[in-house]
Amino acid sequence: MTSSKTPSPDADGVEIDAGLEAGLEGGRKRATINDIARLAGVSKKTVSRVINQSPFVRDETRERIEAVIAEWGYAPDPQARGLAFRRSFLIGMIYDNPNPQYVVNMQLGLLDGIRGSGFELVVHPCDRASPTFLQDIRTFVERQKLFGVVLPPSVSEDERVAKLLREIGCEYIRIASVELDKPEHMIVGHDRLGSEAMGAYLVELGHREIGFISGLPSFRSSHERRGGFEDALNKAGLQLKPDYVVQGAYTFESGLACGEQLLAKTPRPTAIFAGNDEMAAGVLQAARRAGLQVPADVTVVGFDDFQIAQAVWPPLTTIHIPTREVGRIAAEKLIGAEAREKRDPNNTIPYLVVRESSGAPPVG
Amino acid sequence: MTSSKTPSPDADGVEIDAGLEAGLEGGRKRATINDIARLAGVSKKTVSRVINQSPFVRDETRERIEAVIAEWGYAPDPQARGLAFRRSFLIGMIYDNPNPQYVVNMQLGLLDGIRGSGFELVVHPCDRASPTFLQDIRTFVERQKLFGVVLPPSVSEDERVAKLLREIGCEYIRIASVELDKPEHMIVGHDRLGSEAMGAYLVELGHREIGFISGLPSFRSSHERRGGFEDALNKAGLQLKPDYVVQGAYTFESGLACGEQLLAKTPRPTAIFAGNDEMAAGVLQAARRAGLQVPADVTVVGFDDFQIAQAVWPPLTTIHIPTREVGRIAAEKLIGAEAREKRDPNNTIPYLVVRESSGAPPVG
DNA sequence: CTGAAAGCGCTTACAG
DNA sequence: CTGAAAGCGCTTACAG
Repeated sequence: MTSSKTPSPDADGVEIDAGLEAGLEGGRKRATINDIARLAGVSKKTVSRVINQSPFVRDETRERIEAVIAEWGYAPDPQARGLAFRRSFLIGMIYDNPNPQYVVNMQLGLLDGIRGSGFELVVHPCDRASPTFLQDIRTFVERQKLFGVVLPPSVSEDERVAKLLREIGCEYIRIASVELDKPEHMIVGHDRLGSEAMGAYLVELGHREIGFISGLPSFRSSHERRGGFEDALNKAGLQLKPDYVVQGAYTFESGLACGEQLLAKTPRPTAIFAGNDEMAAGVLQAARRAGLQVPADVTVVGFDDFQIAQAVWPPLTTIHIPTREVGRIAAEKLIGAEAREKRDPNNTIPYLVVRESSGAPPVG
Repeated sequence: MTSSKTPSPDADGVEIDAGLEAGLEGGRKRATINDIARLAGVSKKTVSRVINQSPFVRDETRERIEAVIAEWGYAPDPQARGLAFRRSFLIGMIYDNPNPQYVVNMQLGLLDGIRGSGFELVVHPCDRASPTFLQDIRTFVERQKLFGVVLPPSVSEDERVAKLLREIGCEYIRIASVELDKPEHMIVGHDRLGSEAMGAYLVELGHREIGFISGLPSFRSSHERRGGFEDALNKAGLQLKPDYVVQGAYTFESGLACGEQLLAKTPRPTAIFAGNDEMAAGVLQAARRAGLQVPADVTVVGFDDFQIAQAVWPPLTTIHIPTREVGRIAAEKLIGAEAREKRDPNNTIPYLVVRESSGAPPVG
């Protein structure tokens, strides 16, 4: 079975050089480091130095070699290089985030960050509840000799994973709402600031009785989003009323249930801030079932600014998270390309997007 | 820069064997084919035969080697194997599907299919409109020496890609709604059958004036879904009225616009079949704006059964596509593991899911 | 600043 | 059925 998938043998290696030029013209064979060395009149070690940007090459030699490399469109074989380096040119994305939009955006961002670098992205969903959770990650990383991995939430928040990665000597970047690790291992999302901006916006609109639906407690972002909201209230001289905070699960269904619960309270909140868009969409539904108009009777806002925020009616006022941007920055940091371009350091910070689901509280 | 990422040199290779046992006990070094060969008292070539399931090994020898492999938890280094094979153990997913839910489900399916096989999944989004589209794919496949690639729609429908892959000798599986290629290169989704089931369902409910919103014409599925609907009408002795077919773009916005267009017709359709859930959600919004109740005044149905189908109100009657299952089958076929288990050959066929957005046409 | 030798962990081609 | 030699395309360690 496997042998049927095995490529048939090439021509005898002894004759490879003789056939190279014709072969390349025909688009058949790719040049190797040996070809480049011979063509440039140097040893392969020197070519290797150029590839790896060693400073110990005379400028003139370097230029000559670079010219040959460009002429032949040579690129080193990542497999051979990896074997010699004892480390592959693969970076892993290990994730358990339940939101497809988040996952896809994050992948696009990581790909943005490694574009043109010769690295590739290998995806690895995981399940923290699985009995083989840590062993699976270990096997994945060790077997592929991954260059490094990126961990988005919530697996990024698992200290066991960070510890394992440190033990086996695998580079890693954790993406989380707070600084959980040394700066070189972190990209911080600052969910708290986003949430504070939303709180301030609602207060400014005139809302005082505001319901809050928190996310899954196993996600650090749940606490940060709630904390930021509380910060905003406090800055305005207001208090967060525990009675108006209910526990959701980041799902549409939980938003619906929590929304019904909050809308039944007396006095009824004039605004509901859900910890993500999915739950806010559920609240919209709860409001509709209760015969309430949004935003005339009640303001409903979310967090994330994923596709659903614009698909529901009315479109949701929410906090935009620059997921793709965060991914790009994480990948660049991982492969050490962060200084390739100067970037605005603030571009990982979430910001408010006002749409039609929010307004002033009803009068009287 | 690169050199700072380079692992520091190991101990002298000459002494590797001497330190192996102690090293493994401490969890430091992984066994290599040389270790297994020595431990089993055979040559590494024979170990290689066992790894590659060659029939030319005496049973007793094989068992002895397998025991040593199991004892030491040995797994061949994919990088070294790939270098020798001139082919990696990576499979690529090359995609341009705009739906995150589809992409994630497909990835999960592909991962299901390669689990335990030693293969890994490398993701590669692409843009058919890019001037470097084909060149990018070629570079990706050749540089990584991919074992093979899976192509979901709509890039699966691009003959240039299939041709390129054939030319460079890369295995591929195309996932599409119809048989576009030789059976060994195809997984067929049968969108037409799903659509026909929906058409039959609507007719049975008593609908006669049914509006249809087609998807992007660049997606083959758009035509299949429309064709299946027409098939159903014809089987019931009805005709598809061109006037009731409008062109959408698989997005929420296009569903909203097309929905408004259809609902303004006289007589007003009693049901609207949108080519995907996203557009159906847009139709729901159009109905709301027009002051119509769903399903009392108009039935609205979709296709795909992605998350949004259950997030809107009322939840959508739709056609469920087994995306993950299709992905698993595609991956197994690619790596030649399709016979690992007997599967129901029908499990790639879409089926009807009835929810609250459909009902009989209004009386009178 | 540059190179010849040995090695990374596997497989192919060739013998026996 | 089994093995010794050479090779995949790179890099490291050591000289010079």
